[in-house]
Amino acid sequence: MSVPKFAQIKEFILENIRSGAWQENHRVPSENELSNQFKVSRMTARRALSELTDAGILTRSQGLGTFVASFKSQSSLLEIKNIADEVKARSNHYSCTILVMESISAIAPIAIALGVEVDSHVYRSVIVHNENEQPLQVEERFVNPALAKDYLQQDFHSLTPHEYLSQNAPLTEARHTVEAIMPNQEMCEWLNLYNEEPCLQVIRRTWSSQGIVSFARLVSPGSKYRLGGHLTFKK
Amino acid sequence: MSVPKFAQIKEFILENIRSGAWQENHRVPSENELSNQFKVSRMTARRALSELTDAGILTRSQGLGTFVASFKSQSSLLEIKNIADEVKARSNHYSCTILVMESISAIAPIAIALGVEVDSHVYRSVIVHNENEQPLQVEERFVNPALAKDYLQQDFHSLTPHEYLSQNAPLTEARHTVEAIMPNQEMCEWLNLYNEEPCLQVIRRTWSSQGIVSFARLVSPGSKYRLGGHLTFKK
DNA sequence: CAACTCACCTTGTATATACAAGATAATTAT
DNA sequence: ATAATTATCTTGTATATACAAGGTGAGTTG
Repeated sequence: MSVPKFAQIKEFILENIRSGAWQENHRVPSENELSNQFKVSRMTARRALSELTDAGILTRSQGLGTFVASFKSQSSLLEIKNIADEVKARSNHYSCTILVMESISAIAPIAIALGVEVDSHVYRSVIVHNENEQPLQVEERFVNPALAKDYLQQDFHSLTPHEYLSQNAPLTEARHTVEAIMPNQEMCEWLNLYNEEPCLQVIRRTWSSQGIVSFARLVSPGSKYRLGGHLTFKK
Repeated sequence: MSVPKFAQIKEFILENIRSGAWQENHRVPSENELSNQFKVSRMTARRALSELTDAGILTRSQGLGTFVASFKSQSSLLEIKNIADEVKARSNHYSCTILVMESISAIAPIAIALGVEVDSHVYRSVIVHNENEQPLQVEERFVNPALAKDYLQQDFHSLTPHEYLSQNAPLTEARHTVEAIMPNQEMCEWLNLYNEEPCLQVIRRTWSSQGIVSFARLVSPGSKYRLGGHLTFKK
């Protein structure tokens, strides 16, 4: 079978939405109507509707019917990719410089972000990620030592901290915020910025089932780095 | 039935992943094994595996089996929400000031971004979105007149441009980029910035089935606005 | 020994059937 | 006329069954 029946029905529905024939909240044919129309079983028609619902394109409610989802409910998304992969994808040379690997005493804001006691010791690393030997991003990371005992013994030239941590303590959740900031003196030196320029700062906290694993601050010059996103009606 | 069987099986699989018992690329039980283990039909076991696969948590391949997806393939996502909704969600007062509503002749970069001829006329609007009467974001938008003829006649106090456009020309695709920039003189005035400060700039292009609908530039002061994101292993 | 065939596992597609449960409209009883 | 019931539509869950098609390994054949 070249193209499965359930896929044909999905395409039929998507085409009606794309053409504008079925606007937001328009009622789409029921499972029974589709199964008669396309001469398939109800389960096959159901599969088409279910998959489009999972994709956020339709909404269903028991007893009422199936409807075209309102665009508002479709969130516009931005992806945060692994920086090493991103550089390599542009077929440029990736390298990194490890500036700091230490165990420090956690001041209040860091202790709170990591969910540990104030003044308990935590690991801290500062790494500069380079694209063709030019600094692209500074990664300052604080790590909960209870969940990654041998963090300071790692060689992060071969494996990024994020890769190491996600292998060690399976990730269950992550939160991000993105801001525009002005870098301080130290950050300017790390990034080789002679003239002050605005930077994009991503703060990322990651959880595993045992608690907060790490807290990272990723800073990139506004002129060299941007985040990209993409939203589409799935085909 | 309190909790459906397929959901119980999903939870069983997720729990094994969350606990770390099943690492990346670990092989999960086959449909037949699960159906024996849980005393359900193969179709029910299959549903659990299929839904987790659609969610990006598992990967399957015919003839081989089903495996825990590698974490790398799970993208970390940031949401861009409707600014009016966001302000109202903080239970603050939303208002907007319409600065410009005009028809202009498209210079090259704008014409290219909109996919129209250079020097053809396009619509332009500049709107300031306020939170409690303080400027929060400037929205400069260029609109393809072929796809939104009466754009200039709209009253954007009641309906945001984005809402109007997505009702008028059904949206099929959107692309974003996020950058950190330094605002120019004009932008500082619009945002009421006395001291220069870095700003977050989102560029958004939206498509409908008939072509590129609009091209928007959203600028917010770094001190007042940030983007938030959230990633989790779906329950 | 190498190459081929075949059995057996896996996932993928499709159907027919059954009953549960939510929503609505028509009917019936009060 | 209003309230309660019923019929009928919808989606949701679950099973048994059938065949297709991809991948692996064991055994057979040359």
